Amino acid sequence: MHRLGLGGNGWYLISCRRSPNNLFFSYSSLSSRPNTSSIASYDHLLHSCNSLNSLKQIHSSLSTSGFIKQSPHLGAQIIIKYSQFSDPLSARSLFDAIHGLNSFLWNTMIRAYTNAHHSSETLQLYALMRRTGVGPDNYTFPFVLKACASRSLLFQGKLAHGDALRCGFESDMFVEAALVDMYAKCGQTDDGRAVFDRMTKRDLVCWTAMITAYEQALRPKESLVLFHHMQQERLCPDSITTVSIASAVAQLGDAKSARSVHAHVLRNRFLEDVFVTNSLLDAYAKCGNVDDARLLFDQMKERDGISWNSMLSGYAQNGRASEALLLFNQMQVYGANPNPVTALILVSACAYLGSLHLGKELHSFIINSRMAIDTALRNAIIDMYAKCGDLESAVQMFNNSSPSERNISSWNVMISGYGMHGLGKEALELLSRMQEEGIEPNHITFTSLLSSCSHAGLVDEGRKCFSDMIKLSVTPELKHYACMVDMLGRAGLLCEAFNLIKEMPSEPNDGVWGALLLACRIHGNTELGELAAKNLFQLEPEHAGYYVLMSNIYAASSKWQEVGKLRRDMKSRGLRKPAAFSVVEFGKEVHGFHTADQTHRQFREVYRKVESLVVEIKMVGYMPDRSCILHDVEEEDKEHILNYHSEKLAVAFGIMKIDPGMTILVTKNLRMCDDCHSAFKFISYIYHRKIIVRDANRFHHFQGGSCSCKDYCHPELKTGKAIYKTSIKKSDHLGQVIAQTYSDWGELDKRALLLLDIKLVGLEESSVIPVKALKDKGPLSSKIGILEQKGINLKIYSK
DNA sequence: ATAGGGTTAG
Repeated sequence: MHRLGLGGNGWYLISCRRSPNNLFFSYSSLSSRPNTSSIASYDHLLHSCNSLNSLKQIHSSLSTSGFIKQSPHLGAQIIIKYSQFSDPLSARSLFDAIHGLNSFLWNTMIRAYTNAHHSSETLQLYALMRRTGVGPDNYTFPFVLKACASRSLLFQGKLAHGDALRCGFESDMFVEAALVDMYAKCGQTDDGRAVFDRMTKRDLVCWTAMITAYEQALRPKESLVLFHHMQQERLCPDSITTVSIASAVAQLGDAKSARSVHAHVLRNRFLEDVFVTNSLLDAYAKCGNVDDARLLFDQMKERDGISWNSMLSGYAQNGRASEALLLFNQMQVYGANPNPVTALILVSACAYLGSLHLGKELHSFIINSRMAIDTALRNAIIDMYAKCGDLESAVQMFNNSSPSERNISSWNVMISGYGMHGLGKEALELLSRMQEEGIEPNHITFTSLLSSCSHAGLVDEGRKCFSDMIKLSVTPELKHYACMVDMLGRAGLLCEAFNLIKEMPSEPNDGVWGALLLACRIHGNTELGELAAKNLFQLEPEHAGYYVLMSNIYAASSKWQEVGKLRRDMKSRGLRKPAAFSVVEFGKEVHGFHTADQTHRQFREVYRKVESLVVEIKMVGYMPDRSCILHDVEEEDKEHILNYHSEKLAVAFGIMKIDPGMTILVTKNLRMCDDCHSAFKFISYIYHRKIIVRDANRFHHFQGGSCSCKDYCHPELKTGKAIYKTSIKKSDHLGQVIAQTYSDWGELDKRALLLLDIKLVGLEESSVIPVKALKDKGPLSSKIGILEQKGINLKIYSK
């Protein structure tokens, strides 16, 4: 019930809390002759006004009645109200109508702009205030400085600093605190510190501003030093200080500090403050202490979207992507709303897991829940598809986005997607396309491009890329050198790779030497390998992988003494080769296998399948490659060990279970071994299956007897020679000639396949004649035509 | 009558 009562020569209001319509009615009946008691009533009215609409009604009623001109006090109240409702425009129209502005009114209007994040208007009004000759006071500067801070307007901030000094506020604590924050937010942490050090009196806010400044400047140690210093001054950190210090601890990654912040939180009963618990949660997760993070998460009285996202990303960042996905299920049960950040975290987790099934499910979830897909999320989805082996979907999604929806990361993600699938040419094409769209490649673009060239064996293109990069004044970093060494090394240009290392402007790191060591392993260069290994053992003495690589090099040339020495070295350091592990997706199930794994439910069947597979592929020329076995054991035992490599078990399981026609997708934690690589080519050929293996380095698409990596990391000639030696009878003269022709043309892949085919088709010398015609240079397609006329099955070449 | 410090995501 709202009533307007009239009493004496003024009026008064009884209850005006709820209905704006009733209020409007009330104002229209106000007397047009203002006096003190009516002003008091307006005051009361304003105080209880709770919507922008009713405020506007009060405003218009006051304007028509001419109150405002006579009472700047009322005007200020309305400006403050507008400021609370984030409507500085209306505030300004009122402000302009007021005569006789005092500094209080100016401050109020400036505050309205600052609170609404209209920083340039704040500054314009401040300039106007100075021109008008009204002196800014100790309240003015904090507002102005805050506006500068929020937009990193250092120049304007410095001007205001000078004004504040001239006006004599050099030791006003509020002004100084605002200055500290302004300098910090403009990236001038040390200037902020200088102001902080000159202060004669500091309260909690000042300390917190400085602590936050260091944290935001990624200088967490200094944050912690100040935090302890502050406590010595007997100031007790409040929840805001605690949030900052927890973030600093998160950056530092020190679990002990995280626990002491936790203790502090418990002592001060901050557990109910969701800001505090969120940042503590994040700190635990960033310290690698996911389980403690989860304990805290479970104890939290209140959880918001950030809590869920922090916990999810905690799992994802600590390599526990599957737990992140589990928690996501719970999140939906709890009825918490996933936002685009949630989706981003989970999509990346799927990419990490390499689970196409889960990735696709998430993608449809995102679409079905009508979540806004911004550029960052779209990039993550593209990346997920590429990393889960579905490059087609990645490309489709990329091409379906408009230029305005793409940023530099979109291009980088797509380039590295092509690269990891061995499509170097396509990656290079994207470079030109992005430049046409006016996006300049950055250091990440070139890392992806160089690694694409490396995977695809595009040495000349890679060299050009490296020099283009310098021309575009992107400075080559260690990672770029590592890519170059990798590329040159894999191509067998070990000298050039080594020379590049010698020419490097800075000291080579483990990435660079590691690339060289790998190249030495591929090309069997013991000497250079030893040099690389020597450096690696110094740089990363605890990294088992380098010892393994070096012993592989020794083993390949039967230097068993050296192998033994390295293995003893590893043992004395307590290093173990990381256990190989491969997973294969079967419908909604994921099946994992270790080397010689006997824990899988159906391991006996899987073993039988592997054994029969090996027999079958041996018939068409597969030769077990024992060189990748470290141990100095009998050759037959080596072959036995080879058969139960984790990836072979996973593929065998896939062949057994997954419908023909479906791709078998295997993910392995380490690089796949040469022997498995060769075996899968044969398996893909005789079973007509597409097998994709994602290893620690890249994707291998096996189809029709060859691999998309073009055997770049697994020298093809080995396999080719093996087939040649074992499978070709003298009568297959034509086949040999064609094979030689392919060799001459540099089509080693096709040569190997042809040799395979000769065996399978049972080709006879008499069936073919135009041998010389074939050897003449000319388009390959016409040669294939000739063979096809002769009824020779060559469909695998004409894809 | 008015003021300064806060968490997640390559």
